[in-house]
Amino acid sequence: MDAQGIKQCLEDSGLRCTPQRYSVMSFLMEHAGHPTAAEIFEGVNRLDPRSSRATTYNNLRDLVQAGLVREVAMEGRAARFDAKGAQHHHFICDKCGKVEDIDWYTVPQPGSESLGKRIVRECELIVRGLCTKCVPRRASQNSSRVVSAV
Amino acid sequence: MDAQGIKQCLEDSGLRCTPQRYSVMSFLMEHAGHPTAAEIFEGVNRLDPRSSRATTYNNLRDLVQAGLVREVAMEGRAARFDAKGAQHHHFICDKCGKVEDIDWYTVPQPGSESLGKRIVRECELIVRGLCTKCVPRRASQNSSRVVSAV
DNA sequence: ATTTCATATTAGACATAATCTAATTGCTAT
DNA sequence: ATAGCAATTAGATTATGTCTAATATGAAAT
Repeated sequence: MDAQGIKQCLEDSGLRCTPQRYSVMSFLMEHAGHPTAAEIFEGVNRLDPRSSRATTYNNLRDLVQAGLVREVAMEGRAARFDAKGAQHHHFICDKCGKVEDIDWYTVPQPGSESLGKRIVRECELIVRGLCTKCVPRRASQNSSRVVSAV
Repeated sequence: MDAQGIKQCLEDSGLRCTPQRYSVMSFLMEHAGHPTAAEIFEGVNRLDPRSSRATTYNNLRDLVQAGLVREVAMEGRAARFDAKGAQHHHFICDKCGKVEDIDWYTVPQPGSESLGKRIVRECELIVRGLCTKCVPRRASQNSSRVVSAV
């Protein structure tokens, strides 16, 4: 997406396209590897204008609230962020913490009869296990590849 | 589950049944409301013997590793814990942060052909939105109850 | 019962992640 | 130009979780 497109995108969501906010959004679109807030802060500050840590957090919060960015909370580690493109879920490696997009699986939506009075905004599937790099050589083909989904 | 059952349960997982560890496990089984580590620490210390904060965290980590307890990471808030009973997923309220068990929905497991060399340990569905207490009066019956699952 | 040794516990220091504050700057509309 | 609101900033602060080094405990061997 070009600069104009990002600007449009932000403004359609009611957010001003400030240089710092633009940088965060742009960085997230170019780096699909689910960076942490600290990585984003570092990344955008390699360019001008410099942004503060508070602003990076503020802008991430605004972008998440606007629904343009997804935040993935991690057990014991810093949260990770990604620009919402095509809808997808996440695979999180138990060992190295890497987050991979899952586009090879879809979750059928719960029937509304089971939701009671709740308002559902979003469903996310988190699949946990070992990524291809962390799988021990001989294990990838054996029976431990079991899914314990409900 | 009675005291003997909890002891058995811990030992079957290779964990010694120490008073502090027993307290944590017992507390989690009696309090299904997904307490935070701080709440668990407070809760078990209303009884004897007293446990330290470090021990509470150590024991939670051990119990999670042993697969007896589930940790649910929260965006911007403290992680929450629950004893794994029957398998279930979680509904997290955007507004009040309450975590509710979802037992009214099942996730079909991904076909193994789509997993590549990954080893999948667990699939968890996180449904986000507004819980029944946080739903505005007039909104509960309207069209905003849309599920945006992939 | 005593010794031995790995495991568990403890208090508090430390590390990290994220938020808050108060002052300042920069848009935007008039 | 200027008024008023939104955004930014540096740094302090809070919240959450981890580490360290000393001590205690429990189980097995003797």
